[in-house]
Amino acid sequence: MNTLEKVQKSLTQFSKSERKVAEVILASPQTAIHSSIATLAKMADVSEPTVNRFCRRLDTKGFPDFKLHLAQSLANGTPYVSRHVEEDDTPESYTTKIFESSMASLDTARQSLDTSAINKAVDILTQAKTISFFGLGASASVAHDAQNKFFRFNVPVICFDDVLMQRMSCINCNEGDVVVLISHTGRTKSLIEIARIARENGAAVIGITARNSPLSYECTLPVTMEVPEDTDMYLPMASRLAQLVTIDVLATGFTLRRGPRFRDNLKRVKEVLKESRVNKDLTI
Amino acid sequence: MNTLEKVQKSLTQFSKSERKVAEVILASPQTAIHSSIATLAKMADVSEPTVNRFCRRLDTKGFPDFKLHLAQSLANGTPYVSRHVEEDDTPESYTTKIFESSMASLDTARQSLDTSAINKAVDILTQAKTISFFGLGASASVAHDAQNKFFRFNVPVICFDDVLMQRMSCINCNEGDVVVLISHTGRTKSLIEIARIARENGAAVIGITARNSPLSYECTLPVTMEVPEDTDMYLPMASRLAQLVTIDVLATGFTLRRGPRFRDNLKRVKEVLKESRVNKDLTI
DNA sequence: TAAGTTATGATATAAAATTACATTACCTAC
DNA sequence: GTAGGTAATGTAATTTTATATCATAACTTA
Repeated sequence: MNTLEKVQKSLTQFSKSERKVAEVILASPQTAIHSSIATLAKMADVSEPTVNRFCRRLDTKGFPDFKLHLAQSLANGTPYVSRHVEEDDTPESYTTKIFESSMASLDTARQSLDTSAINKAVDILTQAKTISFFGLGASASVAHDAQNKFFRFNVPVICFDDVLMQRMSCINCNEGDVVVLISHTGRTKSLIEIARIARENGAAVIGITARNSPLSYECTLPVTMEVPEDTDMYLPMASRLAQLVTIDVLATGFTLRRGPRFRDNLKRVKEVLKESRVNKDLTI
Repeated sequence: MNTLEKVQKSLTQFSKSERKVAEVILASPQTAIHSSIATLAKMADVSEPTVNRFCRRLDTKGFPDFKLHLAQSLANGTPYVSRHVEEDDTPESYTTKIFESSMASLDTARQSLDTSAINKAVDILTQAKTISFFGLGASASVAHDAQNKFFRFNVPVICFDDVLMQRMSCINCNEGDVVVLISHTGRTKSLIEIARIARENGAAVIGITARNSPLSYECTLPVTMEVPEDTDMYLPMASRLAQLVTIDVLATGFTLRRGPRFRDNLKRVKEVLKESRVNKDLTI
């Protein structure tokens, strides 16, 4: 846990003087990390050893070590003590909280992502005759995004967000086709069925989903990750971000595998898109 | 800039002994932040004042201050010196780089986001008779995602990724309708036109786009942000993440404005979705 | 190679943090 | 209500750490 959150959370467990220290730190953490123990002690109106004891109570080796930990928890901008959106949050605060929790989720996702699976997935994708991206609900947008990316690679790409179209497409799969299934839970019935159908027809099935989920067992290659649940608002938020970045990683792996000449091609695609834009100098 | 990157980048500008210090730090930054100046000097086989001079050369006040900065740059996990994907990156390294640069972009985006615009946008959205989300290319997926979210709010939502359908929809706009246009560059001709059409028909037009872009000038309310260019791979990556999180923020603001009873409703929507899933206990 | 410049290190000093111990405040049992 | 104990806090001494000063060494350039 974030050190600043820890200070906040332990507030009740501190002694009177230690609480004074905690309050001074919470009031202005940025000042705290740039102060000496003497300065901080004076600010909290306690003695220096008290500050030191306070630091040790938070499982640090001493004051300098505590400052280091605190500095790290402040690294990503505003020090919101909690990232959970509350009823009375201001626009300012819920905006920050959502951005911060999104970043934190990406960090968690990355740590749980198995890069050897990524590598294998890139292998499979580079050899694909066609690539299909299927997802439902929030994951449908992710599939849509993947289509947009891989389409630029000049590979035949399929993307449906309709259950029946997905199924029909999988029934017509052949050896050499690759199906990428996207599902946060890995429990969506129709996707699990589709995975089996595609596999039975000789297609390689990559699943961007949860570890040990039913879907992951039905895939040729599960690319699994752990993403904190989106509990706050009952809306899928963090999960699809992690999926999108995973798509980015696969796309990047793909282009790296294809070499530099291939990337010039991508550059050209981007150049062409510019024609649909108004000129930079033109302000309408 | 990240302090560790700075150390790497300044490597050529250091003197011989200072470079020794830099190398020791780059080799194991985690060790560095937990060492005293004496330990580090010994590791680099230089004198203590040299280490101190090294720190000052990097615009810090001294060794402790330098450690603080370094600690912050290590806060988010793996200390990749550069976040730019290179030809010979391993899957491990490009995965980390992409995740890290995604997180960094979100941070930049948040800092440039004007929360008062967010608040006004929420105002407008809560009063909308219908909400339309339009984007093209990569932004189409974002619009798609927004549709998925706002649909759960039981508000009439429209989403098209077809230029003509978008245009027709805007021609039929009325007072009380809200059109949300999503474009990273804010220079996509057809969206700029649509903005004007919708506005002329009395709709409120919210633009999730770049500050001072042609599109931003055509909107009733521009919600602008600054996102680092996606230069590495010629693929849109960071931009759409920032857009998605902005949608999350708007959706959250929306639900907060509607109060707690409304959120119970969202919970019910989520419950119903569970029926399309296989049971948790079932392992297929 | 001599003069000047810059880089580096040894030593001294100052600052900071920690330890050990003393004192105070607080609680409980009688 | 007070004696005895315990936990909290502070004072002062000690140790550790960082910085400033100055001397020396290495390197440049004429």
